[in-house]
Amino acid sequence: MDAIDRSLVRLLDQDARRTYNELGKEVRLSANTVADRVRRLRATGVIRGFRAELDPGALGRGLTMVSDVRLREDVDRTRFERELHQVPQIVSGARMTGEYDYQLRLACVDPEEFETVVDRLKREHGVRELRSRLVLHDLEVSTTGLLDLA
Amino acid sequence: MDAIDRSLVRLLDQDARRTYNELGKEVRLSANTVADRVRRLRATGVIRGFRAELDPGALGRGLTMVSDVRLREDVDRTRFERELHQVPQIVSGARMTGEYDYQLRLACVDPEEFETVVDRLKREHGVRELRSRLVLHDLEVSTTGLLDLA
DNA sequence: AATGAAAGCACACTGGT
DNA sequence: ACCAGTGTGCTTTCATT
Repeated sequence: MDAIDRSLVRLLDQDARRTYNELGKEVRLSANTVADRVRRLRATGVIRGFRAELDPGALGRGLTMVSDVRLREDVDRTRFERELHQVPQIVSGARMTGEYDYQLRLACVDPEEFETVVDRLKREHGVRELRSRLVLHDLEVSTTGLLDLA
Repeated sequence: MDAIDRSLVRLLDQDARRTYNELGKEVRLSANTVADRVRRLRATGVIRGFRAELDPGALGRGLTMVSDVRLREDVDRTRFERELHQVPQIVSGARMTGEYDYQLRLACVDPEEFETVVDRLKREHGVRELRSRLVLHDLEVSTTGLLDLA
């Protein structure tokens, strides 16, 4: 994980479809050396994968909510986590310390849809309490800043 | 945005570096046509970009915190949002409704580093109050579930 | 770890249905 | 909206340092 690797990660974070050749020009290395390095970055887990970033807004889902969630005492966390795949409005989630058990992020078309998701979570998936707020906008922050410290 | 486009988005969400040829085989279309469709999906904003996904843990940052933040009355939000790029531990953030103004996600190597970030946010960037909790683990949820509804 | 050569593919165009 | 052909450029493997 030297300075060149950091450059490569930064470049691939901006555009994951850049060719090895193109990357090679930027870092002044041959394409196949770059390919080797990128493979190594994947193998060591620094790069988890290359993914398309979607815009929920362009899919008609302009309302995103963040909900802290507390489960009923009797529900199994593993099962809860598995079941969340069944709720397509959930775009991310994490188990947390503190007052609540989980925090979920939901992309909805309108308040009415959010309401049905809330009801569903309570009725079908064992959530006892739910504290939600609206996301006004996301900040443009890159996870690539971490490389400045490594 | 038909069923084929949805398949393409799903495939690119799994691996953004798949070739048009490969994608074409999956959806039974020529590479050419696939390239056209993908270009259109980018142009219409459904696909915002192709990014490398990093693992903070593999970079030595195994402690991730979520902090709700309230700003002092006198600080300009635009300036605050711009300044956050200067804090590399911040990996995402959003302005929110409710009790707090922003929610930030921070990737740190240990509690001590988190402490210095907290102090910095208060001293240099106008945060008045801060309520934090630890992320135990992230859920494996794909934003691609949204396509099931579109 | 990095390089160059060469074979095999993928990509962007153009043009055509 | 889709496909085929073409020229160019990319990726990969292997041998070499």
